[in-house]
Amino acid sequence: MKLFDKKNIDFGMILTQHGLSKTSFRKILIELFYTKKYSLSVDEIITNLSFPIDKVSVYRALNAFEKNGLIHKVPDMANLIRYALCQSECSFEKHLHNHAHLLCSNCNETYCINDFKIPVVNECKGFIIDNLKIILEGSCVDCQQSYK
Amino acid sequence: MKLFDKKNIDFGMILTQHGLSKTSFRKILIELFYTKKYSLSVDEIITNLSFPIDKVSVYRALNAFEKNGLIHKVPDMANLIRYALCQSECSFEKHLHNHAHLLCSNCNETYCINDFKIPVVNECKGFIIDNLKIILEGSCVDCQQSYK
DNA sequence: CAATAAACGCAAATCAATTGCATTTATTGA
DNA sequence: TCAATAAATGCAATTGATTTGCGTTTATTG
Ligand SMILES: [Mn+2]
Ligand SMILES: [Mn+2]
Ligand SMILES: [Zn+2]
Ligand SMILES: [Zn+2]
Repeated sequence: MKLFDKKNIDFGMILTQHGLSKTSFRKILIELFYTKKYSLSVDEIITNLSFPIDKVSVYRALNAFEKNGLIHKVPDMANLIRYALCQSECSFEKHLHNHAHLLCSNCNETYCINDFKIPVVNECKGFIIDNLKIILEGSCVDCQQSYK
Repeated sequence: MKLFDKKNIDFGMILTQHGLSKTSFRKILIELFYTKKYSLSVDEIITNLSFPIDKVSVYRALNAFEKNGLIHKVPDMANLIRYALCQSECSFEKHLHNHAHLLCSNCNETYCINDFKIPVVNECKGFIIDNLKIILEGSCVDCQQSYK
């Protein structure tokens, strides 16, 4: 569970720091990412909002957030896209993701893991490697419970 | 380059061994996977054929091949699906892929690598892991050449 | 506060992939 | 080998996620 005190976080400031304009929807969207523990799909975002929002606006906001280094994409089991908060200092210029992801093959929930030891590879068969995508598929704790 | 003598490979037999019926198109399709070095997209498959084929038939054949352990999916940079020959002894019952993939971020070519040391993980934060997907993104040799 | 730029909502378009159905081809067993 | 049965194919239509165009609304700037 991600513990934080909303009073201590200025979501408008976070948007500004990432070069994003502060609209009421965007402030609520970034707050939603801080409130929810893990990744979100477009449909989950809409479900979690207390007001109607056009799906297109969600897509455009997510694309802007991603371009400016606030969130990053994670694929689910069906190769559909989910989004998760960037954990390190990402920005428009530098978008680094040196962490792996847990993906529950049952509920599609995604968990960013920072303490997974990522193998260091720079070269393989002449191929120059500049990014590793590591997805660990399995069962999340909740889904293990419900199988008992 | 994958070297093999077509005379020595009975593609019909390969289909039979995987529980797939032998149609003229399927024999050519499996031969194409053996001929081409790496992964193929649906469009690349159609381009490489000397006769017209309905895209739907390609999709259906690929789905059948995948279900029966002859090929497996690999995502490209845009999360579109490419297909590559299974390297180990896959079948309908057991579909194991303990290898990583190189993915060229320029040309989307995919290379299966069997000698990449995959970290062993069984558990992480209560999550039960039963499959690792490792994609090494970078530049293939051909694309490095064309940038010079 | 006015001028400018960006975001939003709605409708339509795009694009990969799937589905239904009639027809053709493959498999099977007498 | 041949008819009966099952599976694959072609074509048209559909699905579903995502994107685009455009007029309107909201935010930013000075
Ligand atoms: Mn992450
Ligand atoms: Mn492979
Ligand atoms: Zn789960
Ligand atoms: Zn390349």
